[in-house]
Amino acid sequence: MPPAIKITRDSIITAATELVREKGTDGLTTRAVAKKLNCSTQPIFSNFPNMDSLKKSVLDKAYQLYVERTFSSMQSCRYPPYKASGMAYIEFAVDEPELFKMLFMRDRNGEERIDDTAESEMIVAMIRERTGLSDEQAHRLHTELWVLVHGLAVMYATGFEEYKADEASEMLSDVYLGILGRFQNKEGVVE
Amino acid sequence: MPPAIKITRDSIITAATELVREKGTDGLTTRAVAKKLNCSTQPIFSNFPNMDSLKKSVLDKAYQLYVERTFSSMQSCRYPPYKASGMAYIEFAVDEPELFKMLFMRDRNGEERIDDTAESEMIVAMIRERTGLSDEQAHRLHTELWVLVHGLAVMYATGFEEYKADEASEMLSDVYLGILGRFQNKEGVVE
DNA sequence: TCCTTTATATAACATTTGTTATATTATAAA
DNA sequence: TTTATAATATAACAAATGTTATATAAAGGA
Repeated sequence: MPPAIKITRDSIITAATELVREKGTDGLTTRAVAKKLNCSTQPIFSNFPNMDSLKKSVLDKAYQLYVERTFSSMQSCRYPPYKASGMAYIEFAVDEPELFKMLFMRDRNGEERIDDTAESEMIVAMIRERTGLSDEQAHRLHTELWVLVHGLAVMYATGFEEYKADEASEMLSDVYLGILGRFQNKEGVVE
Repeated sequence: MPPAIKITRDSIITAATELVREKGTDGLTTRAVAKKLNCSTQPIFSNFPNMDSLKKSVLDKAYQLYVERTFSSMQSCRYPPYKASGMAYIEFAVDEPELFKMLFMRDRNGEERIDDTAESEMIVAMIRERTGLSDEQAHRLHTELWVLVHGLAVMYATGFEEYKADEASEMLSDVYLGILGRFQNKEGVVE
């Protein structure tokens, strides 16, 4: 019989994720993970075929952390639900910039596009219901807000801009209400 | 007298910039530059104290390329001038994703913030003049549009979304006109 | 108690990278 | 023609990294 397992697959993923949090993707190396676990590099390779595989697991773990955070952030409901999801995304970028970069700023040029139409349709339906916009208008409102939220989040994650919660919140409102007003009433706009 | 100079400082920067364009920042290595110039790695180190210095020069060169592109893009004026600058930023992200990443998606957390108030004030003044908004409103309009443009550009640069010129253009208009309408006339918006 | 199994440790290897030491060689002044 | 100068080439070094070969040792079954 072999010795009992001391280093689990899960502990490796956790340590690796912690490393990315602290030092970014480049900080994720075999020896750094081993050091954090107080072990040699061997357990990594008996649990994962190679580092890319571990990196993939860290990506999944990071996304799980993001979902959990978003969920609990929505619970505390400082904002109406739709806005809350945007603010949660932004706050994730602020609090976990390295995980954010890994998850949402990675190069997807090789990857196949993920199909999020189902989720997207749900949100659009909700917007339609609340605002009386057409399907196309609701879709556009959602897309444009999402781009704004992403832009802000990226700025904060990269340290391009300093995060101020009320500023971010105001921007979302400005744009939301602006587009909404425009779609609900196309009059009253000069040029 | 020493032999004539074959490898100029400028040719090194050009080769290095080309490398970043093709393979991203990680593709910028001593040996890759040397190979592109058909020379050894030595000329690099007689022209630059180290690779970080060359990387800095590439950053400057990339910014220069961006400015030139933006300028000539503004000349062809497919859009009104203010919108044209946003579209030029976006198109730079589409056509030169690696240079865009290097310039506008790099980690600025260590860097000191650049002071762009002068330039920003000019733009804000222009907006104020054209729209009759207050200084604060014009400033907010500009900031929010800029965030949107940045968000779109980042999406395209990372391959998160496929670029379609008319879609991007419509988004800018929606948000611009939406915010503008909201600021010019606060009535007419439900909830 | 001994033995088999395998988790982990140790150590080594290949590769890549920045950087430097040394050798070579083209150039123009002497 | 000779020679000093410095631009470039060659080669080597050290460090970091992924990965693999080998050694060690723990744990329960025989």
